[in-house]
Amino acid sequence: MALPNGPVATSSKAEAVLFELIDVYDRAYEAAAAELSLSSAQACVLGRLDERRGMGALAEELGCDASNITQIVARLEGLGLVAREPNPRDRRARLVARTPRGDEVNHRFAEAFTFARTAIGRLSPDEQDQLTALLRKALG
Amino acid sequence: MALPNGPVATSSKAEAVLFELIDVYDRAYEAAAAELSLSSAQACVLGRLDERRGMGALAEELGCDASNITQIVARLEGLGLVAREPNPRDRRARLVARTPRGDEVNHRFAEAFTFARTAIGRLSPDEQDQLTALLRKALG
DNA sequence: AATCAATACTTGATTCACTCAAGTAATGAA
DNA sequence: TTCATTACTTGAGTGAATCAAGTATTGATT
Repeated sequence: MALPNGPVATSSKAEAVLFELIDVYDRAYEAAAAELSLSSAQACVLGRLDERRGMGALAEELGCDASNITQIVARLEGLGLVAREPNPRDRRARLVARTPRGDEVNHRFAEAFTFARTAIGRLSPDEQDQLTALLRKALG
Repeated sequence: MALPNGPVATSSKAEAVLFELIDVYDRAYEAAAAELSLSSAQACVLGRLDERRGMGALAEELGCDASNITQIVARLEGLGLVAREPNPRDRRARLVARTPRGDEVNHRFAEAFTFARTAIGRLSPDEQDQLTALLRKALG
């Protein structure tokens, strides 16, 4: 489990609750991944392959070095969850796609990671809209 | 930068905004730590030493193995930010405390990590209360 | 057509976080 | 006095992440 990101001195109740939410969310994500013997990073990459795409696109979206993606994808490939195919349009590039097993594992991960769904589900539709509006405003 | 924890398929707007918030929060935390040449884990441990305490207490609070804390504290000690003192009441145990430099770095970290403060600050006091109530309800 | 910088990705080296198993030393209860 | 427990450290191993350097291909320029 990664250590929580915070709290520094929380200066308001809202900040403290926000931190708690994030901590619980992050831990739930990691735990769901661990149920499937995946790391958070692996679950993250697997979840972004609904469509086949290049390594570079993944690195850019995830804001990390390309070599990091190379590594993570290599492990997922070793697990039989993704496949790297040559890109017919550009022989430098490779397209990554989930295998059928990868689809299944990804699906099971989505089922195992219930936290966000459950948390949101505790709110009425009206409350969900309020929360969405507040968070959007907070995000600026 | 750690890869983001999500989104799987986001099944509602609220879930998507929540994920975005968490992603931005986590990245801001890591970036603030990086400004001070700290890792997230180091900033986290440093931030939990407002009072001197034992290694075991830290490990329990942070939900990780004691040996993980040993390592992180050793690095912080190497940086001169914390000190390990013998516990006069129990010679097996050691008490960890921030040094004056550690206090200063921790203070600067709290200043550098503006995200949560800023985000909450975009809301009126009433809205902050609403958000707190909604998040508490969502947390169950 | 030939050249060459830019692009897409990989490889290798290094650091750190994290976990588990095993070890040491001190404590406290029988 | 014995011995399990506690508190922490050490060592080994994995994975994430970054950086620097390398390869192959592409595409623009001459």
